[in-house]
Amino acid sequence: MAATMKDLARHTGLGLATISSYFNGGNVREKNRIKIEQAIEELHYEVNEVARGLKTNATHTIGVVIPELNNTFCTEIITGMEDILRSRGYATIVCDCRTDAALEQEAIEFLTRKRVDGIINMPVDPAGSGLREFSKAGKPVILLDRRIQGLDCDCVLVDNRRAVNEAASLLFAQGHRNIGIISGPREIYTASERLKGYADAHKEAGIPVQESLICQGDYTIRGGVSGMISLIRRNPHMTAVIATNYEMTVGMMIAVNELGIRIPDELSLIGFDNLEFARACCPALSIVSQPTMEMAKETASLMLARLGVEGEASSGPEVKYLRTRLIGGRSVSGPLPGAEERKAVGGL
Amino acid sequence: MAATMKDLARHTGLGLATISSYFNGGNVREKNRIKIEQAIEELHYEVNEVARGLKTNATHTIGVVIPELNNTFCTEIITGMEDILRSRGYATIVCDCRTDAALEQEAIEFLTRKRVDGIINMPVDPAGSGLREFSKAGKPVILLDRRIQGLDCDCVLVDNRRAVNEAASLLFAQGHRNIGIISGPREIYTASERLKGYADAHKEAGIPVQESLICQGDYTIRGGVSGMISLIRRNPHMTAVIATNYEMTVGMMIAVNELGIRIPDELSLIGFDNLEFARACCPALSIVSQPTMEMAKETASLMLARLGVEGEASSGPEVKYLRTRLIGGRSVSGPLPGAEERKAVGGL
DNA sequence: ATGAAAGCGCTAACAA
DNA sequence: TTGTTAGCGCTTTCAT
Repeated sequence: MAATMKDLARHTGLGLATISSYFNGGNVREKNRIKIEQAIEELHYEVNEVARGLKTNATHTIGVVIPELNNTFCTEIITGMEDILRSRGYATIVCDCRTDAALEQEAIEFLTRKRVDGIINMPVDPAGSGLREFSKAGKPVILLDRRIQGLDCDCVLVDNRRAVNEAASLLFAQGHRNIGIISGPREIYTASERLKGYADAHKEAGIPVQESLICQGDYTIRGGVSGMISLIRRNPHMTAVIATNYEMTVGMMIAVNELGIRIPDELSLIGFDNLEFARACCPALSIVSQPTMEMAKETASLMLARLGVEGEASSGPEVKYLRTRLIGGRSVSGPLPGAEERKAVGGL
Repeated sequence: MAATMKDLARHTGLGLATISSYFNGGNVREKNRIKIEQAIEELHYEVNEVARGLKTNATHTIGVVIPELNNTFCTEIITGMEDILRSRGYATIVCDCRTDAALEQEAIEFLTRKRVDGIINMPVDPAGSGLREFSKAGKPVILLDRRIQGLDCDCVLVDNRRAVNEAASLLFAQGHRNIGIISGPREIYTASERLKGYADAHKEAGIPVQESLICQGDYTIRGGVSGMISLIRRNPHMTAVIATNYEMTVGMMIAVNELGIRIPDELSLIGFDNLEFARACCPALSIVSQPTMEMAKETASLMLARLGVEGEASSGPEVKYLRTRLIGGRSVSGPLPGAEERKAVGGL
């Protein structure tokens, strides 16, 4: 068995409280400090955070619930958060709920039993049922990337609507008139925002949205592949496509590769996330890049503030809105002569 | 404050032990069971795993220490492990040590204080100093992907040596004679194994290894880019390159893209990991694919066996060796003139 | 089947 | 500054 404070006390001849106060920054006589440190060394003592947590009702552990761990957007953010939180003494328990609302609910209950001090959630369930109980217990909840109607808590969001508006507007400016979009599941907040941005750009350009150019994807690679193929089949005059998350961007690239479509001559493309992937595409892909590191920082800071560790927690819920960047590659064709004369896309 | 068992006891008029036994599968009279379940509902009771952990000296938490969370190879494995472990009631605390041995040591101490029931580690420090203490306390340690000299514990490895041997042999068979390799840090187990495989293939083919064709990379994208560029500069006669992990594969693709090198006409390529990325490359990249899902399963199973949860734990340390697959794309040129010559000679 | 009570390792109030 | 002591919420004998 591991050594306990009692062992340290016995070993040094000191009282329990003295040992405890040593660990909690209290004043300890110099020679006792040395004795304690010697005992720690000899007995290989390590504080038992479980016992401490029971007593103090704080576990120094944050639960993170996300739809999919195997997703660069998520892992980039988690990497950043974990880094900051751990440097402040907080562990993170990451639960990947496989984009399943029931598993998400289960994960939240699981974290509740583990008495985590706070939860950071990129929610799958748009109702956020599980979080309400947790939040009611007075523990902080931070929503990441996606909002939940009627749940008043801190939020770190990206201006997705503007992001896709910018992407589509760029394409319009280059003379494209028939722009396809591989959209995400309608019930997911970011997906609906991104689709709104697509509509906004059309409105601003005075061009009507064509239903056939909108493909409802599912945020997976496979969905990106099949979405791209069906878009191409349905729209011979389509000259450009926007994919609205990283996985579907990969899928889109797989599809054009396997169909042998030349980019940007036959089709212009704009993807999402993962700058490195974009650079590795040939030709380099133009993408909407989300500020994952800032998201990580903002989220961790909000959490630390709510925990009273550092920074000021505002009284009401805070919503942070971050901006994306449009990063140019070589996947968008230069100014086109005119939209009407576009020839049908080859390969089919 | 959250409800406790005491609250349940008071609320039902039962004793504490009865409540406890209800939760631990003991026999409880039917009508009392109903009363308890009602009380749980009304008071929103959730077991306090912290208290339970203090008493039982088991936290149902597994620590996972990896070099980099933002790395698909790692996240694919973690996703799989977390899935299995959580379904058995185990949480995982993931610590990303940023490929830094000191941070890794810190992470292990951190997990020790948190009294995790076991540690799964893809080690950065080839000495594994931190793990020895933990292991000595009788708690299970499982090494993932990389071995540590003189640390007797379960291990889940991939036959990296054979993997790169196969890749290089394929290139030799296609007639390539000057094959470059972007290798990893020498002190990392997998990197040195992969380089050995490269040497093995040369030996088998009866071709001497040329030092200038070996580029010492660092397992990062950036390192892959610069490694590729320097390989090309130094070796005008080089006709093929193998990149030995996913990040450097991405870097390699970025480099050939930006240098405008035509694949496979000017250069044949073989990458590592991430089948989806390989398909999205143009032309599709041939790759060595590691069995991440099986690694996850084997690792989780070993851990569960050691914890006595399911399966049999063998008395001594177990080492699982898994095989890679070589997945063909279009990035390797067909038989070169030299290949036919070789075939004639070799009788193939 | 159920209840009473001890104690897991720690913190914190109080006393010395 | 240091020691004594009472819990934190749970499990687990040991009675009943």
